[in-house]
Amino acid sequence: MTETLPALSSQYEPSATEVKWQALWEDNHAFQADASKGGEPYCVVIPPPNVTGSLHMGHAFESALIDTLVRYHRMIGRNTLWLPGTDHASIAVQTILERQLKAEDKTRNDIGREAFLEKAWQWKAESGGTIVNQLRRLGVSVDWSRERFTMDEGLSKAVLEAFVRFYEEGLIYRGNYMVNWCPASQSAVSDLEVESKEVDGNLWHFRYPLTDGSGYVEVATTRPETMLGDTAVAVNPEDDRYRHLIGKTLKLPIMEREIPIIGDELVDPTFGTGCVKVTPAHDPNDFAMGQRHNLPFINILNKDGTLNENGGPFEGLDRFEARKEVIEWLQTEGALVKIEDYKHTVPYSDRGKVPVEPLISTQWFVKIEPIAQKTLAFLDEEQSPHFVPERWGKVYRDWLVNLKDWCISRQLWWGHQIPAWYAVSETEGEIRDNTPFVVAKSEAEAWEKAVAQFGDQVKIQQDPDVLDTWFSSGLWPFSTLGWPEQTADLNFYYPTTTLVTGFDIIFFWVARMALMASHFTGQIPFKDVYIHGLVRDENGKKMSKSADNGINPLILIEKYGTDALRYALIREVAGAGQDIRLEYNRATDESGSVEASRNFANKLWNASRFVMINLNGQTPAQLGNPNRDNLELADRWILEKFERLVTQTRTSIDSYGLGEAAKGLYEFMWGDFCDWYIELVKPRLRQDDSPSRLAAQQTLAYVLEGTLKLLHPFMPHVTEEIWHTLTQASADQFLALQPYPKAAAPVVQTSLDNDDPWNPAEPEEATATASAAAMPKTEKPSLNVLSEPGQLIKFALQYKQVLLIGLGVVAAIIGFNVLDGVISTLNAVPFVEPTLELFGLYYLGQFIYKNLLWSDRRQAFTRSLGEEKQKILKSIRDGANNTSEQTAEVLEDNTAVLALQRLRAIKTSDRALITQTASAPLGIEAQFELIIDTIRTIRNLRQEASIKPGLPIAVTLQSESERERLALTNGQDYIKDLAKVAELTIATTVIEDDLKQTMVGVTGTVQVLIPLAGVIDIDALRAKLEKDLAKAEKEVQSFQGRLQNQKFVDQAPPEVVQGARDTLAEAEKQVEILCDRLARL
RNA sequence: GGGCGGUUAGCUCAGUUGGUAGAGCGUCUCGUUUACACCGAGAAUGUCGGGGGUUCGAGCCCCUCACCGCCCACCA
Repeated sequence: MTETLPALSSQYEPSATEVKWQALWEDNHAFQADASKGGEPYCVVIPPPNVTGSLHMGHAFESALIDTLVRYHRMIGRNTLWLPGTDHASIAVQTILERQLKAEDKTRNDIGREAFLEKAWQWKAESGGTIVNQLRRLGVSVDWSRERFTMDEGLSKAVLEAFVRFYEEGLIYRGNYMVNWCPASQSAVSDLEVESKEVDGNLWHFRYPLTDGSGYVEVATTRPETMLGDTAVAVNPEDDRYRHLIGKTLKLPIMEREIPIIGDELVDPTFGTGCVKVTPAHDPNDFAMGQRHNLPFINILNKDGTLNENGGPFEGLDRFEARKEVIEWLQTEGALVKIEDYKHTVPYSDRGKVPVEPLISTQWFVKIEPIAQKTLAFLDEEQSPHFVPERWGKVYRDWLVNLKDWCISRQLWWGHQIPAWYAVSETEGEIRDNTPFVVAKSEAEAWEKAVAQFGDQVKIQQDPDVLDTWFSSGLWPFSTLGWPEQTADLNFYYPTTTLVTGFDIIFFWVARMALMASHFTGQIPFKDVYIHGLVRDENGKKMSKSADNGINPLILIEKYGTDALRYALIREVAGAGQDIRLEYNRATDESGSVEASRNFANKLWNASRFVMINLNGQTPAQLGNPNRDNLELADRWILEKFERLVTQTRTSIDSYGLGEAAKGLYEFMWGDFCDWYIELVKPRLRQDDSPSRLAAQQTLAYVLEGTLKLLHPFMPHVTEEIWHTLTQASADQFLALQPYPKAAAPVVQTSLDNDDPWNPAEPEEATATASAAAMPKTEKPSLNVLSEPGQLIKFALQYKQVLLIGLGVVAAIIGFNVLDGVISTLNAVPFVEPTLELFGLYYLGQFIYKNLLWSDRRQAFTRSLGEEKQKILKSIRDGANNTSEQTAEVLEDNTAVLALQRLRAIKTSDRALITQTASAPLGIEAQFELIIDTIRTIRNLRQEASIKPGLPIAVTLQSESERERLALTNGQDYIKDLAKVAELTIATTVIEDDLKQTMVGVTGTVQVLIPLAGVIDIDALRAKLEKDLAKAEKEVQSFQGRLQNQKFVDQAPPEVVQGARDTLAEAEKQVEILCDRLARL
């Protein structure tokens, strides 16, 4: 190992490293899934990007989220498949190709369908790889062997199957209805592909004369040109102003057509004039009215948005030109009454970016209602799918409830051609609205069907239209796995586990997949749907092509590395579903947040270099797990922290808290591991071979490797690179395939297998009889405590308390004949919580809480317990020195007594009881916190006093609390090392000759004193002390106020009250110290 | 017109079942200690959008108002 180190530069260079691992993963088929291996499946299908697309920040964000989830689940042992692919994006591709043709002054009709499609496929072959290769650059752990395209053979087969089955079940029909017509792409579009935009328009008021010459009716419209197609005027039948006119007729200006006045509820008498012109062929409302009243439907538009022969004098004009002309005409005729400014919404085509025209045409539709019923049933009865965040479930539901039939035909060529063949020979060789047709999976099959119906002279022609792209996308989760065949993949990986996507396509895609799948597979195709937010630009704006405010992920990848970009994006995610904002400077292409993540990757890199330099060329495996016997306080601390980190990380990811998990890892790596542990361990690493050095090496190696694993799903490349160097793994082994750390795993190599006192993650089981026998175990974590004789005595006392209490328990138990319940109960009780010294009482509380709280034995038991308590307290007092007297007082005083008197409170009070018991040593983390705070206080004081950072000084730490002194003693080497202290004194009280020559600070109830050689700045010191004092006093005030409130003491949970007491005591102590100091200045 | 999200330190945002307000970036002061200057040490910074209410206690729960943003909707 050492020999490989010179190769490790002091700065991590992402570009080469990332590409290297991407290639190695792919070449070694590291992410190839295999259904036959069994296990618990974890499957995600990629939301297929458009083949036309190129990578944008949304892809980067989404892929980062998915890849993190996927890598995590792979590492925790699930049989994982992430299936990649692309979508044929019918309109987008068609638009691109038609633009190309236009450049050559051609239309698609000029070259014909076949040539057009040939061009399309060629284009796909040339450009379709762009997005896919850019996804590779993100390091996505997809199974490339299963890559799919919505128009490839298998998926096209699925589309045929789905269409034919729908049709045969009566769920697809062809009909003449009003659809949204996009004049730009000259195709129908679905409701979803229409977005309404608010525009400043006008409301034109016209007068239509009554045929009988008795007057006029005034109507208002935002679209004057449609009047050419008017076939009625409607009024509300309840409207007294116009009721009498119903049944009369009007003469439509320009067209000179006679049209009726009808009565319809839909008309709002309060709006406009209360009279509505009705254009059944060009407005959805009017369409409905037209049907209700049997009005003629006059279509005035051609497919390109110009007026047809029904436009009278305006035939051939564009719809907007015609509008002007109509207005002018009416004005000249005197029919125009007024023009109002009017803000209203206009439907725009999503793709074509032009206003859509409601138009009647013959299209294919999916009958949604019966399918939606099934999908809704899954949601309502099985809560499937489960949305994260849950609020999207409601959005999804509302949409399903209000669905209208889905227009699936598009007048385009690129896509799945509709598998319907018309018997054109029946209608003079043309496809007309009434031409009979057959639906089949192939032309041959269609031919057979047609012949059966129309004889062998029949001529058939396939419907020229293609299907909405979302029809095939809707089949994606199962068509990609082999459906309609019952393949091994489909059987094993379906339904998929999680779908990760943006809220903007819940309707387009998520809901349609759910509809299709509930119909065809009888299941919802994914268990969870994780809806992420948008990546917004540096100003919080939505990134869009039109605003040209996109941030190119590839630029940031180039600059900072993929891992950095991914980490930056994920770290920003709070909870789930919230939009994130990406810092970005367009002038320099720099991003603060990505830079911060790059720095983190570099920090990880350098920490790893440091560790590797100090391992004597050994791998973690060669060093072995940390040997508990030789662990020092710092080792135990970092191992304890690491264990907690493992649990935290797993818990967070399991609940989709990726941002939280990423932040936790960042804090641990940078804060705990680098800033503290590595610094603390440096002196030990400089020693010659020693158990202490080995323990440090083992701990470093163990924690580093573990952290690399934890981080891998978030930063796959840099962790893979470091891991290989660290473990000397061969090139065909991957961190990506290593097991994820588990909190419960025995991490320490030890001769005493059963007790890892510093490992809090594993509660041990014990029997009733073991309860007393377990006692000596608690000595383990306290061994260092026992090094002082005074401590030994205290320990013996504690032992006595525990024993007595334990006996009390047993007596009570036997006395009340509940022994039968005991053994099983105690089995479930964790026995080795290392910080528990008074665990006799603790388990008594637990026992009562768990078993007697609701039973009728309780009252009698309580009574007896009260007696026992008195005995115990007495015996403690009898055998006590000062300290345990204090203990007894404390017990008597509040919590313990409360606990015993009020059964309900017992469980929550036990922690308070423990903190209150001054003789109990602090747990490892508490000790460490005190040490860290003390170091910080010394550093602060040094800076305040302008002591040169490198200058060794003398420091006295004073505390009246024995356990604090103990912790400080345990950490004295650390304090000396990290605060540059040459002489450290830990004392109960201080005698000072010259107090004016001393810098003073307080942390907890520890007083930190630095005697100075020269004269110190009294004013500066006074200012500092006063500031500290003010803070402490404010705290005292706040907590005193709280504790004086009887209701707080009575009603707040005991642990909260106790916490307040502890804080108050500490703050009071601080005030005392600080006042004393100030008085002496 | 319905529905949803947001409003916390100069900026970007956390804040777990109500229990003494946090992080990163930026700012200021120190620092070439042999992993890292893409670094280390220290410091400063908040009427938690306004107003009510519930509670011993509210950034968190309820009501209300304001502003920002999104989604849905057939008022011509």
